[in-house]
Amino acid sequence: MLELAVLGLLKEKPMHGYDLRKQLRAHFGPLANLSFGSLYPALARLEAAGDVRTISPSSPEARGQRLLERGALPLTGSLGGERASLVARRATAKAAAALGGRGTKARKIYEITDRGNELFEELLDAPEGKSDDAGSFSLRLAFARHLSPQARIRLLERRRIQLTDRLQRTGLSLARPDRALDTYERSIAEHSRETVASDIAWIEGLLARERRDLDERKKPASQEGNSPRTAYTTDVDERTTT
Amino acid sequence: MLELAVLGLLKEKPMHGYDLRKQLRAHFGPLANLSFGSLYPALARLEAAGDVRTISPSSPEARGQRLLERGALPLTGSLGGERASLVARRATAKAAAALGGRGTKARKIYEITDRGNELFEELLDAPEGKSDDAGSFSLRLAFARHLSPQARIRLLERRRIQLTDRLQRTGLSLARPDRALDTYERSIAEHSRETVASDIAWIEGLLARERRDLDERKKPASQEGNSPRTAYTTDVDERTTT
DNA sequence: GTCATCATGTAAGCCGTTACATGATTGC
DNA sequence: GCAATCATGTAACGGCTTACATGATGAC
Repeated sequence: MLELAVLGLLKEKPMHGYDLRKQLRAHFGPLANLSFGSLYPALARLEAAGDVRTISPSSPEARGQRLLERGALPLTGSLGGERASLVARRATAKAAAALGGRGTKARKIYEITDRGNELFEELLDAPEGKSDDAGSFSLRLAFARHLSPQARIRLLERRRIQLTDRLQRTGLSLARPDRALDTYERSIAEHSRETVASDIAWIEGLLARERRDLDERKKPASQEGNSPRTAYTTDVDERTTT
Repeated sequence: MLELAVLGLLKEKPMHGYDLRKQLRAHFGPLANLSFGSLYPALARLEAAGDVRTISPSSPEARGQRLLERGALPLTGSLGGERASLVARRATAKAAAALGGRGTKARKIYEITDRGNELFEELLDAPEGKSDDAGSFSLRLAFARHLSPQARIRLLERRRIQLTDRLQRTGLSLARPDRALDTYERSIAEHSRETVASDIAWIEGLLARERRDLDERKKPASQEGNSPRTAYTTDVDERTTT
């Protein structure tokens, strides 16, 4: 789940750990309290696995600039990329601070690799794995634009079923409880039922919209055949900023 | 948190582990998926600490009956309670099944001790400890009848503050997001805001009722002075089964 | 006879937190 | 000069899950 979030954020733009965490706090409820002791090792793991790579600290625009390294120290020129960036990082702490931004201790900026992109899609579309987990769902939904319309519908449907089940169970324990509920327990059960009901309505709204969109896209441009094989890789471009 | 739930359930009536878990599944959302690998060690810990004790398998009514043991094997009579019950358990598997109930493998029925009751109240009234944790709150609220009215209000107030904070943060990230939200992210944020708002309304309703109750109890019978010292131990008897 | 359910436990491992260690930069 | 913030990491520990081991009982 952590890896999914990290990859998803790095997909948008390269970042360093500290920054990554701020984004996490801001947007992803479940991972809002994630600690560095968790994040940094995760980044290290992902890097070791080749899903992300560090890039030399440079201003976001001039990505390919080697000015820094060349100005700071004489490069042998034939160093492997990894070694070069390592050396560069050590040598560039101050330069980076002056150039890039705020106070820093040789910050490492991570970038997602092709391999990482594959892993991301794999993780994103994989079923949640039993536990009801609201966090895992809302994380996936937050990245839903990277899923094919079909996969999005699957995700929402799975969630709808989970919630429907829960609603039923909650209803049962309110209707004929195996032991009497006191005021507080009853209040919790009732409020929980309402919340779940509201969640279901929300999901159903999203589902309805997905299905409508799917229909609309079929009708106007039914050209180029219906190639259902490419489902996962579709670069969905509908950032419907309504 | 687990210990709190276990003690709270055992406060109502003695139970064995398997049963305990069923109750947990039925009533306590957060602990609904608790596994035995977690529950049994917890029971063992609580027993070792003297917060619960096992009682010999007997029908709920005849608590003190020693008939079983005496009939099954010749007791030395001077065995320590622990040893005796251990031996008894081993020897009584079948008898217990016949007597007590359903199929069983020497089940151990746990009972809360005085020490356990103290621990329970301590745990119940202790502040949640930073993390927003909805589970911890609703667990406490489920046992709210064991708290003094004042402690209940404190619990609800703490929660209200947490939620108000969260509502504000959610509102901010919707109003001026540090990066544009897509349809899905926005939908999540909006739904989350609504849910939190509804939670706050719920809590405020509960708070209002608590304060009304407190007032009403002051007026009619303002006798026996206002002894605020005994707050925690008050045996609240208002199982308002409205 | 074998499957589901009841019942208790242990061991390995995952995933995360807290606490600690380090160090640069900015602002007071 | 000192605190706050930025920035990265390690080590120890905690709690819970999974998987495994064991065994009785009732139903089909």
